[in-house]
Amino acid sequence: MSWRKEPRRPERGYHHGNLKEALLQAALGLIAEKGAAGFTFADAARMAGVSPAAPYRHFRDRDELLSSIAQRGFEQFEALLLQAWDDGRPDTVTAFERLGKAYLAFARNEPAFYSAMFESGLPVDLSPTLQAASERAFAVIRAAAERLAALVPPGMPRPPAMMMALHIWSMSHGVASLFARGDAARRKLPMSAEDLLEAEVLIYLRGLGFPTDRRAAAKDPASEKPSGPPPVPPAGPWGSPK
Amino acid sequence: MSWRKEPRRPERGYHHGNLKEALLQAALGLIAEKGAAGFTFADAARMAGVSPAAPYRHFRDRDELLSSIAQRGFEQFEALLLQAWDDGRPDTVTAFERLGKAYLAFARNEPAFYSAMFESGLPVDLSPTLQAASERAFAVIRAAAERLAALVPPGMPRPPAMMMALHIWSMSHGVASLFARGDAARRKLPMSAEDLLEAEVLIYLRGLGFPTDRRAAAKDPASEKPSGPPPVPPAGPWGSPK
DNA sequence: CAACTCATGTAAAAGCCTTTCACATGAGTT
DNA sequence: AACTCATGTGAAAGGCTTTTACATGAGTTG
Repeated sequence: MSWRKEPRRPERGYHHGNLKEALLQAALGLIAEKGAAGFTFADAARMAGVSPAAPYRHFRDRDELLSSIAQRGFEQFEALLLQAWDDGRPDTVTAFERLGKAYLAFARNEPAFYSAMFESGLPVDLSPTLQAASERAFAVIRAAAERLAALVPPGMPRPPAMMMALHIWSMSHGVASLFARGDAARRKLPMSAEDLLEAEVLIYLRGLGFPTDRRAAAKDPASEKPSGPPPVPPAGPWGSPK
Repeated sequence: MSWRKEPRRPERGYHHGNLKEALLQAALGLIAEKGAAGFTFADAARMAGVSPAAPYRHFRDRDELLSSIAQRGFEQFEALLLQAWDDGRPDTVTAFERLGKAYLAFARNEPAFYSAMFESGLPVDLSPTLQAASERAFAVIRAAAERLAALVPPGMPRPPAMMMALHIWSMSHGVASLFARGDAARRKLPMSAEDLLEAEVLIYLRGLGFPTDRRAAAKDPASEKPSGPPPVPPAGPWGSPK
């Protein structure tokens, strides 16, 4: 049975056709599987079915591939944060909390991107475009903090919006790094990372003077609804005051 | 001039005498210099003046050396935290804040240890003794949180002490990882990482119902001083309410 | 359509790292 | 003095990274 005339399958010839993309995908899979440190350039080439030297036609070196992935990661991250923030709907505080959750969700759902972005040891300023992408993602948090800062109840100390943004970033990053990663590096936790972060942000917001039970986001111009749900007694997410 | 009879200097012969320790020190230096990822077993051997195979008499492999360093790091970390906590003196809140600062100080002053402990990608449970060391360090924060929890003003929601401990840990770790590392991976900041964390912890504590201007840690049985310093107007560390 | 060109792949090789294995050394013990 | 065993050495296998010279063929051009 000689069916050597079967060029139906994309039997890649000398040229791959889309190697750059194939390498990025391969690397993404490898990083997810073995961590940013474990991933090798040669492996990615093998997985794409090319020689070990081929990738050098598309990336200066291994670091540049990693950097490309990190950059894509920041772009997706920014999109996710923007979506979570949803321009502060239904009210600023709620949306702000959603931002933290989104951070966690990203770390959990995209371990490879997260790893390349934050755990690969690449210098942030390796490439200007990488740094820019990173800053655009942070700008989303920054903008949200700006809106939140404007709502800090009168009479309360009002930290700069930038500082509030950094606070949320560090909380989210801390929880994500320590507890929300998919791999074996994460620690055991008596609760979900999401619950942990939610409580942390709620306490923080209360420290800024915000009422932390939902329907009470009264003065927030973003929550101009006809009528709110029935009030519930104030209680933190971890149970009632004992 | 034949002075070949000069065995004065510790002209190490066939046996090194203290290779294990020498390797640990060499590795520590290399990690501080080139990051946990950049450090190589062969380099450490070279630096200790032995063949590349020699280290295998003391460490199963590169990971075990890294793990040993991480373990020492956790031990020093625990000691530092204990000292910062100082059994809650002069008062629980002040001591609690000091704990966060100590976390930062460690990350900044011991980048090699910090790197091995948190950024090397080693699974926490690689060795039981490593995990135990890590848990002992965390136990310090945990114990402090326990004391703090007991002081949460009545009527305020009181999260479990464990959760408060995890909150402080994540804040400290987040700030340290993002902003307080010595190398090029850290981000620019419009303020010091210390100030950032201090403000973050203060707001958090206020969210728990603690008065956040120092001398007001009234009911704290740990602050039984003859008389406190003169009161100052309440203000956050970032300036006065505008 | 033939020739040309240039991006994209390959093969080969240098250099470094990790890890193993058989063997050497010498410190401590008997 | 003989023995033994922990500790080092040298050599080698197998990978990875990166460079260099060369091959291929897709797209362009006359």
